[in-house]
Amino acid sequence: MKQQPVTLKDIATKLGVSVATVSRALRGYPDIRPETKEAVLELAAKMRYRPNPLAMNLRKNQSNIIGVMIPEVVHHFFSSVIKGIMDVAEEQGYQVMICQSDEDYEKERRDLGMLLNARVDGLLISHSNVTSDFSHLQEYLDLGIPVVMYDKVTDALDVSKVVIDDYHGAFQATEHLIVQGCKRIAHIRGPVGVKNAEQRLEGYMDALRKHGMEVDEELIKLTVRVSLEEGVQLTSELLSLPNPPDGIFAATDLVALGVMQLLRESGKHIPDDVAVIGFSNWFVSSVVFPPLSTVHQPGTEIGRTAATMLINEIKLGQANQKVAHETRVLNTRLVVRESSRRKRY
Amino acid sequence: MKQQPVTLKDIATKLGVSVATVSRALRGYPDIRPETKEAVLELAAKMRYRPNPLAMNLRKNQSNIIGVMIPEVVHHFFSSVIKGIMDVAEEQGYQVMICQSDEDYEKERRDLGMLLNARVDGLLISHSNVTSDFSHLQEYLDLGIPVVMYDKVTDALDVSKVVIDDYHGAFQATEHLIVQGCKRIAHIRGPVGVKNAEQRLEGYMDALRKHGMEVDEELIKLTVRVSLEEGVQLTSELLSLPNPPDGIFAATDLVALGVMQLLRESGKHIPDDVAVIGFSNWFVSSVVFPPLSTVHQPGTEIGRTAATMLINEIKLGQANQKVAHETRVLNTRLVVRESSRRKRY
DNA sequence: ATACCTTTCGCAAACGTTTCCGTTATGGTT
DNA sequence: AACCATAACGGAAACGTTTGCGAAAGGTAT
Repeated sequence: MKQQPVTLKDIATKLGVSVATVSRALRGYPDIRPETKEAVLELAAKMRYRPNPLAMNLRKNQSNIIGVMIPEVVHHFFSSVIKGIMDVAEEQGYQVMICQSDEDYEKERRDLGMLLNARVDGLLISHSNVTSDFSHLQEYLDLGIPVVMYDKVTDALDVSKVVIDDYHGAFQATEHLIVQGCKRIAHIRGPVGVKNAEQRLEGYMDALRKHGMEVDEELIKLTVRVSLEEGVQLTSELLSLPNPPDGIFAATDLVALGVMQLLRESGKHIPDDVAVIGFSNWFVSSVVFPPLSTVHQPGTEIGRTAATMLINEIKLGQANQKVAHETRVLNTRLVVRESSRRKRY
Repeated sequence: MKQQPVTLKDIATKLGVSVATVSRALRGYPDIRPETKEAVLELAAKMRYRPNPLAMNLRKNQSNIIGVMIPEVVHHFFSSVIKGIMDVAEEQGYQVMICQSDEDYEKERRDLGMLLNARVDGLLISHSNVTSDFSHLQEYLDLGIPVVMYDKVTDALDVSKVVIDDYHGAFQATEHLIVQGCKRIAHIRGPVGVKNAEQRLEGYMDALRKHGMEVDEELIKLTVRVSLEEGVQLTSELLSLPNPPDGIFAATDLVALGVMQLLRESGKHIPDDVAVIGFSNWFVSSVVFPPLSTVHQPGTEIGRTAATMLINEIKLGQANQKVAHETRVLNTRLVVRESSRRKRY
């Protein structure tokens, strides 16, 4: 019943030539008479010949697969990144193999091993929030497999990276709140040690300083799991301060949603009592009420450039050429919506 | 610089045995003296041997890859499905290769060809909203490659399917609105010809009939792209009716968001003036205000069962056993939130 | 002693390609 | 007539595995 896929040999015997000839004809190599080439191409099409990638790749010692390590798949930002990666991978004839760490270091380690087993030609990785040891990545570098880190990156490794300008995005967000007239601006920050979080904190603080406002430690709250619930909890702590804030910059849209939720329950008006701004520009930010101001993080763009850089390094490596690592910083964009718009013109 | 990966031969020569022996030792086959097996395993571990899947699969004539065709990756429901698929694939030692159609028939067709080239062992597909010709799938069946359809399915093909109980979910949603005291319930439906949409319409109508309410064609609005904008537009049409509805059942949460948006702009109170319920239970439904009632669609579960069924069929096929196709229907669950809760107890 | 069995291993083919190298046939040049 | 260049193709090895078959070695029963 199950018909076997047609191979080069099938075509060769049916045409009375050798497999070598068929291969060359199909690949467009010289040393083939135009008529035979014609005949081969025609028969191949008629027989619906599909080259077996397993055999091709085995022969060429490459898999044409790029591995992708991602913290979570069910996440607006990361799924955007995946889309970007998939788009350029398809353009360039690569397949992608995705693994998610679930923010679990051990799983990240295991999956990286799997990808290594699968003989990926290169790796794109955004490490988990709890990753601090990068020896599992060192294995790739030892084997000469190109690695590009995106979004969550580390200084500990000499590889190419693509990140967004967290510092500048946070700076803009904070400055925007200042311009809107906020006098006491709180920041709910991400985990200690995660570079994005540190950068956003820096941007927040520098914006305050630039405008002659002092940094009040009381107004800086720490989140570890970066969850909506923490947003709720920490906002209630902020509100019970003797001198509560009139503006809140949350490390992420999800946290900002928690902030807004508690503000609403507390009867505070957004943005007049407390202005709110998030970070990421998830889809949900645009449909929530009031619409949430945020900093746009170009997910698809990150995926696209990371994949492009990786494939470039792969090809350079295959050509035995020297690769120079670079770090690309993508721009963020301030998205002002109702949650922070106090001044109407 | 770039060290070559270690092969069976490397181990064999270093141990003074043949590759065959090494292979059998590693695979745990009999006919191997315990001591040699020990030695092989030890050396393999020390040399960090990793079997080359390309060679293995070429030999076995299988890829250990399952293809996944999905309309959109950046979509809460579908990314949940992907997560479910990835989980069981990993458990079972399969790799997944994902393609997205972007609701474009030609791209779906092209990508299915790509997956065929990649020699996938099986296919999971949720077809695009515009797919009506299934000849591209027939190719898979002719080659004996198992196919399992999920979510978006067709009666035209004799394959296994896993869907949710759209009819019952819609029935429950509508009945819920009735119980909450709605007298005129509108339905914003999905595209004609898409099975889920038809089923939800059926459930809606049957619920009305069961409670002695007549089906008013004026209250049934058609959406083609199933977008938020259409939700806005169609709701405004509904409100300008001489006898406007006091309850709206939207085909999807996204549409429901549009409904809520226009209701808010029109100064209507939700749920007292108009109760709203959606379908899908996206994350956003829980954080919007008022929280949106909806019908939970178990995305991860769909992915898990679809993948499990597919891998089962793959293994049966490899063992030359007969496979019986089945259609699994997963239960939905009514999620009642503020957008439809009128009666307080 | 022969015959036979069991254990343990090696040989070699096979999976479908690519590619180096060699071979034939043809035509052209001395 | 002898030689050589070229075009067009075939042979065969190689990529790293798996696996059927056979072989050597040792043991046991006759």
